[in-house]
Amino acid sequence: MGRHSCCYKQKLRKGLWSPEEDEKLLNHITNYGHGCWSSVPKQAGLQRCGKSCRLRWINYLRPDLKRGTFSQDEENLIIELHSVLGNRWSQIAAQLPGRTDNEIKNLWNSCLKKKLKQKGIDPVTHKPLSEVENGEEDEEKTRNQEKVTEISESTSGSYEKKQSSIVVRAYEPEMEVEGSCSNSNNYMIGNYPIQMSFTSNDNLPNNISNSSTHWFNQTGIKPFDMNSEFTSFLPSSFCYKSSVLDVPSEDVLISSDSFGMKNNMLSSWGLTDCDSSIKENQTEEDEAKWNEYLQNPMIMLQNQESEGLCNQRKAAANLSHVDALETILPHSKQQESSQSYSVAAFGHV
DNA sequence: AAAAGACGCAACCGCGCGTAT
DNA sequence: CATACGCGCGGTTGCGTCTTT
Repeated sequence: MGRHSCCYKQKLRKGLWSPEEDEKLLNHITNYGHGCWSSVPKQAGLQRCGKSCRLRWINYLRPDLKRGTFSQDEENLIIELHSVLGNRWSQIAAQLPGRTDNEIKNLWNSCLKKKLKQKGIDPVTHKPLSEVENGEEDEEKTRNQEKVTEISESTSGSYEKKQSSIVVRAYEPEMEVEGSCSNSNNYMIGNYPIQMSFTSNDNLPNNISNSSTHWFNQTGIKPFDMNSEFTSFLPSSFCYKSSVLDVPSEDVLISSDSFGMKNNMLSSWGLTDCDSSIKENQTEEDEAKWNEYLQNPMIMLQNQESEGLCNQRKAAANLSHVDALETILPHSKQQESSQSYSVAAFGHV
């Protein structure tokens, strides 16, 4: 269509923002809100294009921005989310309150990529570099990237290509669910697949699908210690794909302590048939790490939620897994969106 | 101390999508 | 239905600062 850039329309300032410009923009948005961005510069008395104003506000002037260096927890979360979402910086930023997509993108390109490479992890595939260093490297990266896209956008929890299989058992006070869990792609952290499709052998009640995708990781136990021996991992978090819930992800990322899952089904995914030593080798240190992780403010999104929704969640937290999901589902049904979303829940055995 | 290179960050650019006309 | 426009996103660039030689 050949649309011309807004900056070409007239002679507009470009480059770094002066303190005076910042003040004008801040005052204007504080008093009147931004409304239509294209009209902001005129109303605020700025020789800038609306796009430039928007960017300045989002990345620098917004009052809720967190300043300063990223914490280790934040870096770990970014790596984890990148392994699932790829370069979807805005989606990653949505899980890190006070951080912008630009900031995260810069951190990734300038710092995290290198750190992963130093640990022998390919920053694109999140697999050990040794596995990617062959003639099919590029092809494999493309394949994996496509697969992530497919998984992120799919509305189904089952996938054709299954690499390996283990049995996963979930417990809940009134219910025991057992089924098979298959690695549905090539993504691994350490020696463990982080994305798996789960098929239950049992009939699950109501709206809960027998087949869904769960994204496991080892954050709760070993926060991305790529070089560590794989001895004490338990699947500590997962995402229900849209076959279970259709809710915007930013709405439903719930930490286990706010959701009250410690002793119910969501928190009780355990491995059988995979490596029984995993459970045995879990240490007090792991427990401490887990508790530390629960304190991670990055996943405590309830502070940003509306009071009503927050209370709804808190009410759900007192229910069992199934009841809690049912409590949230009516809310999700209100979201008339064709997109699929995922809900993350963090639990621990 | 000066020059060169590396690094980090802010901002720009182009594109795609959704919506209004 | 086609077109124009605004917005948001991801990739890229440019510049100031820091580190190394």
